[in-house]
Amino acid sequence: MNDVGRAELEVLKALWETGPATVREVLNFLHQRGRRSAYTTVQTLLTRLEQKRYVVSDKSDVAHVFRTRVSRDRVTRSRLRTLVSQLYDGAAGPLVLQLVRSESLTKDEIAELQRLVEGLDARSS
Amino acid sequence: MNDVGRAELEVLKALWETGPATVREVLNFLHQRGRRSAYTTVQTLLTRLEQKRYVVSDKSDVAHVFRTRVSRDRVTRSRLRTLVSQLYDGAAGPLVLQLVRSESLTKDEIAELQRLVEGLDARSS
DNA sequence: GACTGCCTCCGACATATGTAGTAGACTTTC
DNA sequence: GAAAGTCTACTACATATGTCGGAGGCAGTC
Repeated sequence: MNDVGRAELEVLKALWETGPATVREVLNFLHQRGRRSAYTTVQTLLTRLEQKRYVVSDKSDVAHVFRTRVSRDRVTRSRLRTLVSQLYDGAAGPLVLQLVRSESLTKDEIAELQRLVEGLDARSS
Repeated sequence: MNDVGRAELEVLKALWETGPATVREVLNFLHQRGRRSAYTTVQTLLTRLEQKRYVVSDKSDVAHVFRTRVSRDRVTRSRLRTLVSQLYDGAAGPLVLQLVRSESLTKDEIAELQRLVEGLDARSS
């Protein structure tokens, strides 16, 4: 799915990074990141994410504890796929090439990329 | 900017592929692609894209002719950058790696990628 | 036991986006 | 020259998303 807005994504990221957390904890986390949302805004965002089933909450305590139901990787993959299909009609190749061309990668990433590319070569057809 | 919605992007893509076109022409193009929008919907979309300065129109003829003001590459880059910053806090590396891992590339793309990667290696530091 | 603080639940409102209908002007065609 | 077709302009409306405020409940604190 791709129905996660910018603000919602921020909240999701907070949960990925902090692990299960209450509204207040997410709020504090976001504040540290420079995001000045109101308490109830974060609450709403978490609620909506729960409706969309990206998050579940444990309501046994007074302050509900939220945690993600989807991995960062999964969401990333999904978003990427959307981007790829929107802009390149599903062909990932051009996107990869453009990324490699225009973005600066670290030494390690380049090394990793080379390993991957070699592997690809072997099994390509 | 990233304020181009899905439907708007479709229209923009149509313009990229057909070159300057009227509302009707874009509509026909989209119909061929299987998109069943109404005439006025496409019109609205084009108007909004013009307001957002992604498109300009030549109004000398009765049927205005629209053309893009931004290249596909530029928009792609911008969207990618947004994705990268949203999901990876600006680091493109992980994204590239994930893409290469999870998407299937064609032989040509792999070859191209290898060339690129070798080039990167040379100038990396 | 009234005050304060924290929490959830609801409701609300603005903007963005997708989608389309209607009115009115102009053109082409019998 | 009336009918039919084509265009733009304007308006409208639903849904999604970002952002909050207020009400009401419960728990410490003087």
